[in-house]
Amino acid sequence: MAQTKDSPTAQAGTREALLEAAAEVIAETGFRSARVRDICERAGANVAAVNYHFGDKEGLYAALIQSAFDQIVARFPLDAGVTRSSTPEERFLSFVRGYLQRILAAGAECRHGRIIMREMIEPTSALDLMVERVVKPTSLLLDDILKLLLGPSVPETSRRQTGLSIIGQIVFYAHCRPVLQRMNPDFKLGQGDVEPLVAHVVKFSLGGIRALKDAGRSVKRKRASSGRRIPTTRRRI
Amino acid sequence: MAQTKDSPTAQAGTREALLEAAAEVIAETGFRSARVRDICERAGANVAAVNYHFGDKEGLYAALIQSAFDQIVARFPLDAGVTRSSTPEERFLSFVRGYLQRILAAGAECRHGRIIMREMIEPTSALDLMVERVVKPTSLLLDDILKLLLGPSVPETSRRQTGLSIIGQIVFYAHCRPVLQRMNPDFKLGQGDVEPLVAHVVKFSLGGIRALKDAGRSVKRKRASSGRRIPTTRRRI
DNA sequence: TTGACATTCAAACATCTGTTTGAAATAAGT
DNA sequence: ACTTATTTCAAACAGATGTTTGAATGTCAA
Repeated sequence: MAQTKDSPTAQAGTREALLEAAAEVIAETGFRSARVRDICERAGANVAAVNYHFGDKEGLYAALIQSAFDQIVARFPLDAGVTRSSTPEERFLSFVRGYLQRILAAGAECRHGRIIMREMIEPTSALDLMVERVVKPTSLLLDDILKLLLGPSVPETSRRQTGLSIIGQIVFYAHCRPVLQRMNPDFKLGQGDVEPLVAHVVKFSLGGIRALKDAGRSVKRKRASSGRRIPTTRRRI
Repeated sequence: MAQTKDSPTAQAGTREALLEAAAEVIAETGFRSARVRDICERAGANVAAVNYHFGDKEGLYAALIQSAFDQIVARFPLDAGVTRSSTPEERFLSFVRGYLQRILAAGAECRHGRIIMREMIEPTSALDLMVERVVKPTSLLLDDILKLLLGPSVPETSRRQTGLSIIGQIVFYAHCRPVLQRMNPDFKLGQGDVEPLVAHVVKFSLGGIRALKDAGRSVKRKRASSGRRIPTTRRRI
């Protein structure tokens, strides 16, 4: 090991400094657009450092994604405070809060969240790993909660669409942040501003869930209305 | 004018062929990653064609964005079939359908939709134009509809959040298409599969809207609850 | 036809960017 | 202290990519 000087982010070890710098740069501009020179400069390391420590740029990215998964899953659990006796509504609240925090948190975790978002939009080779480690567990957890909230009368197709509606509401704040801020400059999207959003998403979604539940329960005796009305969702996809 | 040969997409004129090819390539990979050589090759034109007709790569992109706005706004209106006597629910249905069609339509319009989505996620210099021409009008139209649906008792903040919840549900299908398809390969996301999604989004959202409306109406006599409870909504529906 | 203009083309150019290299510097083991 | 392995560094390399160039080709009007 070498390390007593203070070039690479004083004391941090250039490998870790590179990971940190890469997180910043890649979160800002995306993997393809990120320049290794920028990363190395921000890490206080030489241009060759990336290739020495990670083989190539992709190796650095893979290590970063790994670390991002671990950190974000540990830092913001989606079932914080949930116990065996928690109600479905409490579980749902915890889920929404955890997810929004993952996306809007400030600092390093925020960067990781943004990187994962970018991966969802513009997939690289790391997408499969991400789907397995993060997306699938999240999706299954939400589906379990929705099973409790919707009850057995709502068909699986509707339940899945409901899951997408909820995830969609949440990730929207991350995906469209640039547009949101341009439309509404005083709209806060920081870590401390999560709770009002949580409250809204939960309230709105529970309303939607109730609508589906009621529709599912009375699905047999429907079919009497006329004219151009809102089409409902029987039918599979 | 020159044009009798059949090199550039037979009969189309290389300028238009370039725009068309650029739409395809940029929709697939994004502006930065798109290669001029690929665009020209697909258009059956020479490498220098882009610089001759549009000055540079950015000029081509600007022209493309312009054309994308015009085409998409004309092709998929957000108030199709809406008349003066339409109910708020009918207006809302038309809005959701139009927006989902914009995003999921096949063919050229789909490409334009994807390009606009990319612009929202990774802004370039064209973002300001886009916000003015597309995002703001869309946002205002939805807000008008929500005013009717929510009524005066719901505060503006909640109404805006509701708008974001609805837009979020819709654009999610475009933003996360790669992940969705990996999670669920038999999940269709083509132009013909819009109607079930429309039905779900409308039903779910109307349920959420009703929850907010009821909560707003009884807001004065609330304030009696205790502890950490779900901000639930005083059901009805 | 002829001349003026517009368009296309192959080739070269300039820059950016990931990567390699070989030497120098630093740490660790004996 | 000597040797060995690890790490850093400046410089160069190699490939990709947007752009330019100057000649060639085509088009249209007089």
